[in-house]
Amino acid sequence: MTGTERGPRERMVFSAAQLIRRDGVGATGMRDVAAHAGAPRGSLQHYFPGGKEQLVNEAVAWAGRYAGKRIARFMAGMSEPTPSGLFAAMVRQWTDEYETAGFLSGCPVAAATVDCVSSAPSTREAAAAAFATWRKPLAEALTGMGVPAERAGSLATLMISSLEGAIIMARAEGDVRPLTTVARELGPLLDAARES
Amino acid sequence: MTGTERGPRERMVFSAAQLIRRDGVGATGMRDVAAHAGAPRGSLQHYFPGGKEQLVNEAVAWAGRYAGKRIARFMAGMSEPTPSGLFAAMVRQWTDEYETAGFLSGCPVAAATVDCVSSAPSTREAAAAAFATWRKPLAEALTGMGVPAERAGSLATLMISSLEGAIIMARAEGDVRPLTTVARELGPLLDAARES
DNA sequence: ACCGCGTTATGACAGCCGTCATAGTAGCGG
DNA sequence: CCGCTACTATGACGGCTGTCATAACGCGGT
Repeated sequence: MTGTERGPRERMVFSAAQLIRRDGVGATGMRDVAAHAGAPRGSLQHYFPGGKEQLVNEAVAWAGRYAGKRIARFMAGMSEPTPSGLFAAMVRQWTDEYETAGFLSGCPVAAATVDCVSSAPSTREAAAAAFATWRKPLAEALTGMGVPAERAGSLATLMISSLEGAIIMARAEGDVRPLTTVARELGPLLDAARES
Repeated sequence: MTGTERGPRERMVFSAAQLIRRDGVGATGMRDVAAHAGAPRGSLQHYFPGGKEQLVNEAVAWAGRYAGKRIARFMAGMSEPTPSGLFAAMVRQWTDEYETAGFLSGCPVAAATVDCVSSAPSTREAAAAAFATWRKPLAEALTGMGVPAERAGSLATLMISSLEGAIIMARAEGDVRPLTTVARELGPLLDAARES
């Protein structure tokens, strides 16, 4: 979650994602986003003429790109990459945050999905696209580690689903145990999918 | 989701759960709940002096009890119960709803978690309790099918996490595929956990 | 008849929301 | 200096929110 100093527009998108993943879409106000980004309120309607919906959609898209890029970073950080190791790294990112910063925030894509799917079609599409840009590099990483192509997509879906659900349970319980449990139980299954 | 005709209080809790799982907590108003339940608006402050927070918490608790009871029903509906069959039944409940009624609604416990964890401590506790009353009978069902006790709890967490995550992905994509994928990929792992 | 109590009815309140309208500033090419 | 464009500033608007105050209703008990 590097907050590199870009233009005010990008900062607002980033701040929106931060606030959405903590408070949900409904409880995140436009004024809050501008304040959190240190940006003038008047810039909101200038950069996002589509209103809150556009801002939320861009925040969701940003989160999807971020998650996708992390996959490559996790792969690069492992000397001998394995599917279970990759999933453990994905999970560890969340346990690290929760142990250092508390269980304040979840996944912005999940938050937007829960809050907007049945009211804002464009946000639903943005969420679907975000999951796609997350799953694609994940599935490619799996195939690169020897997982058959027709299986990689399914396992990527399983990994993301389990992670998202474990994030929710961990926040509810105020404990990282669901996250570590999911990583431990799923590890062998993922590694066994490789054809060696 | 049987709407048995009980008293107005129970109807309001039920309606709250329905609206929350569709629109999220923030977008669900008290007036909406009363209208949806066909209950007088004045009854809200009478039955729920704790305000919206109490209503949300009771809706979450109701959902937890409902999910827990469903486990026994799924078990009773299978001639030869297996862990994979139980999970498939849990998933099928959602695919059936989505294919007949559309992807309008998700899990109310997940919605409350996403929307309230970082703002309402009591709702966080209610969500944790709901997950507990869901996981407990699930773990017991697993042990009853031959899964070692120390493993059953972990697998129950894995099953709920995967299901919750798959629900979110399915709603985002407008497709039941994440749900069916998770059931298919997780089935063998669950059955293999039995000591026969 | 009257009381008491659980329930309902209704209107008002302050507060926040997203959005819009309008005006203002800065910078730059001409 | 002008004019243009990009961006900022500010206040107002209607609408909705959760909550409260107040009063009325229905009805069994005595």
